[in-house]
Amino acid sequence: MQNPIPSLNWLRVFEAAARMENFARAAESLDMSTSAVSQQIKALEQHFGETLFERGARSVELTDAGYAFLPAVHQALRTIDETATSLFGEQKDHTLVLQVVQLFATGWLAPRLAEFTRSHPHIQPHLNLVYRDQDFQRAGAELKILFGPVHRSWAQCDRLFDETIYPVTSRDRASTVRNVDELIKQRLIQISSHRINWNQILQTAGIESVPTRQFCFTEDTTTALTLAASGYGIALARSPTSDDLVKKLDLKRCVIDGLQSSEAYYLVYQNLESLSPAATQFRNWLLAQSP
Amino acid sequence: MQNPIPSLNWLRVFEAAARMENFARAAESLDMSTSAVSQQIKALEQHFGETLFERGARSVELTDAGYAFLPAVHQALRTIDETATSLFGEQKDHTLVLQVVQLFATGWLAPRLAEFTRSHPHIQPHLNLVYRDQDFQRAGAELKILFGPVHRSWAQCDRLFDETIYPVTSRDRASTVRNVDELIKQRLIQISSHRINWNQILQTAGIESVPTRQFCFTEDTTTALTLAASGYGIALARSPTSDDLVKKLDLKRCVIDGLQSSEAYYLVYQNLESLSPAATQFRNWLLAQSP
DNA sequence: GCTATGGTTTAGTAATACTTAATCTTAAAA
DNA sequence: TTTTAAGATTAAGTATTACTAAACCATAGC
Repeated sequence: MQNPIPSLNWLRVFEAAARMENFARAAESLDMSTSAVSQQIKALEQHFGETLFERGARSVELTDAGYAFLPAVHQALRTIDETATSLFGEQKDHTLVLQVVQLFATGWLAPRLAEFTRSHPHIQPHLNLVYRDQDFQRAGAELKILFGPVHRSWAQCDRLFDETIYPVTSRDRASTVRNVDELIKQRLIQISSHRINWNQILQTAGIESVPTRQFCFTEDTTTALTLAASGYGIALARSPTSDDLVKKLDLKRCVIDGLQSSEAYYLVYQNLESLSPAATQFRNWLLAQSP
Repeated sequence: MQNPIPSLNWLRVFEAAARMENFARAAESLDMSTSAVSQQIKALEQHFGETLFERGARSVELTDAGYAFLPAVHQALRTIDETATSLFGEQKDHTLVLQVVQLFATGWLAPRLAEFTRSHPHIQPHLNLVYRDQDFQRAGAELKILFGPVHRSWAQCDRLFDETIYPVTSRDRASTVRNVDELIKQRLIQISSHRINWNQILQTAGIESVPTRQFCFTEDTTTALTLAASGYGIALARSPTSDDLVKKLDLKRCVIDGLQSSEAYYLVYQNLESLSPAATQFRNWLLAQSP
């Protein structure tokens, strides 16, 4: 099935018809004739080679296949409609699009966003997650929360949080790893895309290089910490963004002093004057949160 | 914006064009002309009254609005395509549609489904959640996991788990509630849709009636337990399905003996012989899990 | 046995999507 | 600098698809 569905418009009709289990009412709600609904459903069925409705004399009923298909279609259309409405509809001025690096969004922003929404109920935030810094080169959003150092392409920015990096591992292993010599015998979990990494950490402790086979590479902090929690090795935690995760996974800090990273999270924007009211309110709130 | 998007087919084009930021390549991938892509995008933009692409001489670039819109569209189309493919595509025989009551799905099945998939990697399960028993009247799925007692409309079924119900509350409150007299002074959190409820529980302890104002009504077990955890009152936990939640919320059992509910979870199907291979394998696995 | 309701079919029409060809703009090559 | 090629747009004509109206069919309820 190269292209799973030739015409997405069929789905609008299917969704309404399936939800109501009644072609006539579905037709009415879509402002078209019953006949059209019948034809579109038939087209969909023919394309799938599967009956979606069991036809009675003057009633239709979903088949198992139809019933199984409905939730996904319903959810997808809802997503599209709601996003379109909030981005392009009447209340688009109350929509605030944020582009946020994944760890900051899940580790810091998400738990506090409810608080922001409580005090600004009319602003509807859209969180667009980004997983790698490169994704930020192009267009994006009025406000972005990025991970520093400051880049020349950033027009204006506010420093939000400094980030402290420190090694963590499972509770039992942490008690045995008491100094750097012990540490470098362990498997070190490295995150490929990070600028600050084991090499920098170890340098501050006077270690110049570690054999590559010591390292294990992963893509993101969540995976790295989960690996560490399962006793696989030592990972680097990032405070404050991974604090909750560290606590939840019951990870313990290794004795070696954490290093004050030269990096930080920044709020980046084009220029302060041209920010929308919603964006300004969010910025004020955010700055009030940072220490 | 009554109907947010007149033609969903525009979105196919938008998604490809936005993802590649190149109309020509998008056109190629969709097997149509560049001109068509250009026109469809224009139609979408006109409808929204918003520019989605910034036009260069021989290049296009997403605007902030376009960039904000892309993830939702991308995700929605993915959902639709993947669902359609797995339900109606070549490998539909390896798809297993399950219809499961919400609490069982999240409290018992989800944590164990990985194990099933590990031993049956070719079977792709679809979990359709259901929130109220009434939703089960009609069509649904080859296999359903329902909450008993056995209903006459069930053709065939296997008893999976008995359910034990017992009162729980926050740790500090549990220590003070040591007998039934104390218990009925507390606020009792009731779940509207459940057949087995406080009235039955209290009857076994010899209490005939409790003033209605004692009760607080909610819709589902998760909400009820969360309320209890916050010190709001006493809720009814259901073992084994809410075990994880009880532990996570640090809820404690009240001293009154739990009652062995007359209800249980059942696996329901039309008839054993006509089950698909995937369904049979799932049934075998499931029965092996139940005590 | 009517009657009204709901779905289907068919045929014709309206809407729209798509293609081709001409045009424009500019980055890169000559 | 001119040439070339790539990529986007526009306009006009054509093909496709979607929709409606009207006739038709089956049955639940009176």
